[in-house]
Amino acid sequence: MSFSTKGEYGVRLMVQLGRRYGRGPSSLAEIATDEDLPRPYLEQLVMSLRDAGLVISTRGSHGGYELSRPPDEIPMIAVLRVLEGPIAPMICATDESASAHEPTCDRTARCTVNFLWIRIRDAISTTLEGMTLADLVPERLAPIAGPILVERRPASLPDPALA
Amino acid sequence: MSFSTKGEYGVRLMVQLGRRYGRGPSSLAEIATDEDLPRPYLEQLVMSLRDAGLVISTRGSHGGYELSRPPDEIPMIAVLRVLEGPIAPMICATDESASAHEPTCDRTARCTVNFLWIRIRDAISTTLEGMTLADLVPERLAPIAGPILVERRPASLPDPALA
DNA sequence: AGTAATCCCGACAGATTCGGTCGGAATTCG
DNA sequence: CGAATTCCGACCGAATCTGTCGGGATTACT
Repeated sequence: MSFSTKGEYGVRLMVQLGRRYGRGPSSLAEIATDEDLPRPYLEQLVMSLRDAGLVISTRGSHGGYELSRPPDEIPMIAVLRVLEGPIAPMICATDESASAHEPTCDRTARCTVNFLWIRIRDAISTTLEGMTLADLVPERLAPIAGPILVERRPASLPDPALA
Repeated sequence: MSFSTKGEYGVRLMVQLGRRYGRGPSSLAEIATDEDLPRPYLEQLVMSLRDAGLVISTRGSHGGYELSRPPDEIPMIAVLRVLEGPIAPMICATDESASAHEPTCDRTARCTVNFLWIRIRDAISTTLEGMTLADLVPERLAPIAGPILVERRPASLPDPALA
């Protein structure tokens, strides 16, 4: 049971964009360097994030990517659904609209087994729904201009002084 | 994010063994037929379950497999750990003793990202720790001999009358 | 003893996904 | 125009998934 590096890299990408939020578009090359990740691979990931409306792209020179809205309005479940597909520990327990997949469940013991996957799915979904990108962005880089953003540490995040 | 069919098939296998608990060893062929799964593939899975001490094998004619202890003493987290490996949504967030893998976490934003995977891992672990195989065995087949086992429906399981 | 049933076990293999790479076209800024 | 950057499709090696195959070892029954 594990997520792929798509999820890992994609989340790290989003965190970087979160730190840069309010500073206009950032180039992929910049982020790839900061996170030490292969830029061509990030391209694939960021394009799906763009298609999902989580980031906005600006083409041409001085272009790049930026969050489509503030980090605290981006639930992590949305990010991971884009990167990893629907939260579905098993086909018969997807969390997206394609619930019409039920005809596959005609096994004898399937109904109760299904119950297990649904429990797991709900546990993950609930956890993810309670987190936003802001929970993962520890230090916001100062914006170029504009009001100073108050560093609001969510109650769900442990005190950084302990780390 | 998904489990493989190893987990699916293995759990179904365990459920079948749960239904047959108290009736001596059951052959894999029998279970493969009941669940309509490829027997040679089940062999692989059941052997790891045996190595983990969850099932006991009896060789020779009239041999087969049976649970090593009652279904309600088999936590589902143990089953899935055997079948799918440690509950680790990401390398840096495993739930097993190999926590010495931390040196890989030296990235800038990694610490906070790690927090996400740990949250997910804990959500899954907690859910799985609260379930035993008995929660997935709806109808216990009557044992050949011995006292009648009371059908104890755990509070966590929804009323079957609703299904 | 012989035979049938069954587990045991290792090797193989096709399909799919993972984790990228490469090259170039399109767009925009200076 | 030229440099920076996104956009996009094609390709690719390696690993994993999902099995299959063949035979050996062990036991029960007759």
